[in-house]
Amino acid sequence: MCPLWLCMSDKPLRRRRAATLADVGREAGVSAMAASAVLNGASTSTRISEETRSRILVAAEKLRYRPNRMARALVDQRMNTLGLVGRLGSEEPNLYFLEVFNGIMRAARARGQNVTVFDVEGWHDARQNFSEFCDGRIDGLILLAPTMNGPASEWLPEHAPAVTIDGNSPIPGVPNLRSDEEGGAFQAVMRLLQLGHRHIIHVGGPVEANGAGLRVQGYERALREAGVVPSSRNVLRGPYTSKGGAAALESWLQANCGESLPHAIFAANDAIALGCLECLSARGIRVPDDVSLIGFDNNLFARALRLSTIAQPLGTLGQQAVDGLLSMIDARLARLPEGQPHETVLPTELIERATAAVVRQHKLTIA
Amino acid sequence: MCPLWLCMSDKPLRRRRAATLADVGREAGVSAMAASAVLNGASTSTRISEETRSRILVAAEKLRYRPNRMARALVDQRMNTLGLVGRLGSEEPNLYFLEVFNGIMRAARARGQNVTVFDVEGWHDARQNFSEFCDGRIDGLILLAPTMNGPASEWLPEHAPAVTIDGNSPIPGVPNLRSDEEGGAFQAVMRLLQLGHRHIIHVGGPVEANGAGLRVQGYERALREAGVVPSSRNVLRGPYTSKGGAAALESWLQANCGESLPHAIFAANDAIALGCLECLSARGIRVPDDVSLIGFDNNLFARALRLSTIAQPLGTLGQQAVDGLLSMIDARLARLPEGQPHETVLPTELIERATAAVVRQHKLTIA
DNA sequence: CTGAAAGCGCTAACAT
DNA sequence: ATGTTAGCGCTTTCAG
Repeated sequence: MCPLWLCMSDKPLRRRRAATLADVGREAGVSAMAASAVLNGASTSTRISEETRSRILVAAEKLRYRPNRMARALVDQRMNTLGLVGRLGSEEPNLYFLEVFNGIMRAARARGQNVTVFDVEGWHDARQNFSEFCDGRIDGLILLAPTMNGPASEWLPEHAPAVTIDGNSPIPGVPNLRSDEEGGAFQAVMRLLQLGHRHIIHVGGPVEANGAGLRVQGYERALREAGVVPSSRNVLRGPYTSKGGAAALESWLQANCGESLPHAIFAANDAIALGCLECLSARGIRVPDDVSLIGFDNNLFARALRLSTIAQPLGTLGQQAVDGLLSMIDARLARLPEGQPHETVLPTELIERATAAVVRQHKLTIA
Repeated sequence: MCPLWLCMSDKPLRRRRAATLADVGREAGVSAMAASAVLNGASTSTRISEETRSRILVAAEKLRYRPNRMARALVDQRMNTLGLVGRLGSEEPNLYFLEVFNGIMRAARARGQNVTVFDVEGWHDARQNFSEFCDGRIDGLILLAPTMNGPASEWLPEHAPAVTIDGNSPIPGVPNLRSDEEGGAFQAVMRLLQLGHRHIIHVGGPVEANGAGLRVQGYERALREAGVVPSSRNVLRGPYTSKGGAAALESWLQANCGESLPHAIFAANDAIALGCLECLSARGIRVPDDVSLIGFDNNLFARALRLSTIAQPLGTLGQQAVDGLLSMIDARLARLPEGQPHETVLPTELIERATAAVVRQHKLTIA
């Protein structure tokens, strides 16, 4: 019986260094450059004779040679790795992250890139981390739903190309990708209006969130186009969570006790919609028989609960971010011209499921 | 109006190379080593005078010097980056991945490590990718729910430390972390038995999945301990998805039409449980009034739908994987001794919510 | 066709 | 207290 540390020092347990080009060259009786030319297709015009080539191949196989990417990166200043910065941890698991991430991974793999993830606690504190992120290990950065302000030059290293997805406020020179939130909200409310609803309230997202503001605007535009005057009393704002949605709706209902129940609710995202669903069902109000409900995001819940909602092309957002970032990197471009805010807006889609129906005919007041 | 490519070649748009130690040294009028000693705390015993030190600091600030991690990694053979290999994309968004990932990211950040994610299509095809993953860019690998067979030496580079989470079959020398699936299943079924249920069916996972087999075993052990003889006719196996669960249950119900409805269902995971829920509600069978249901995983859905379930400590699994892997890396250890399968089993927890209740008193047959 | 030399940015050891 | 030299593993000139 040997103590653990002794076992650990046994031969097969210790880490052996990986074979290098020099090792392969030595084994094959040629120089390291010849091996490099054969094994890593170095752009040397020099051709290697068939005979040496196969000797090198055999030696490499025998030594299980694998190129060292670090060394190569040092030479050609390219890691073929993209950095993704986002807030992973939150109260509720971040489904939004998961879907965008999926699109990013798919596109990255298709283009031979790896992705390393930087999880930040909060965006403001993250400012000082950026130069650390851009220390050569990645070729460019995708910022996922950042809420940074101030010019990029203050916190983004000058040599680091970057794109944002759902950036909260425009960052000069950094292209942004987002979906058409105003248009999506418009679609949703338009549909409710078509179904005969007039008294539509909006359980919105946080006031700090730019996108939440756009959804409010879309809501109001649809109302106005249908000849309904929007009232700020019908717009509630709160966090993008189910708890937040439930709380916001509940306190609004309490404040408006005795008045007539709204015909429909447009929720700023699916989490909020879920909260509304819980709040309503706790009060015995049926969806969509008594009130209709449309959410935003088309996340996992929306699909499972058959929630009518607006789909954002989250995967596509991620994929286009990768493509855009790579074209900047390939053009060795750290910033886009600052002329106009360079923004790409992707269309949303109305997904009709089971929570939006024709307006109720019966009278209902808030209990 | 200049064409785009011309704009692109403008001064502020081109990527400037980041300043190096040599640049800083030149600016400060000292050697690069002095700069290294001051800025990156190189372990040189040499002390720098206060005066040069501040000159260097000033120069670094002016040039916005940032150490290049690639170069340093080349020297000390350490990237401080962990690789995570898993199947991200599947039919349904991978909540399991998300939670483990969260634990991994948290632990990694606490220990100053980065994480790069390698998304594989399928584990079998991934075999040839491993040597590419271990090309120096990461110090060790976490394999998430791999279904590899054969000794690690065949596909894992000899110098690469690795751990698995929920490995399907033991890999000699590679430590595995998992939760107590047999015990969790036992807990769930035991609770159903305590509630008076006798006729309990199990909608299980795929036969290829080792963990699904363990859940069946726990189910059967609980039954036997309560004096109920398990019948293979009460165990259905299918994919770990809601569709799969719904389909499996539905066809079982059709096959057993006219017989008495089971008292309770133990589902092998929450997705399956969700499928069961859908199947039952489509048939007008109420949960838990008519049949009780317990799932497994405690995922987002379970929490939202108030599903009684078994919680796996997914975040902890990820965190412990990071810790274990780092201790192997720090010990410069690529494999653990092959004596006994090195496995860490974490306890599960029964989460009681709204889908498991006392057994029904009324008679019910399958329609 | 192949080898030698230089250098990517950094650090360790050894000079001054 | 500071500079010099060498080398991590690889690639690209440039000579043979």
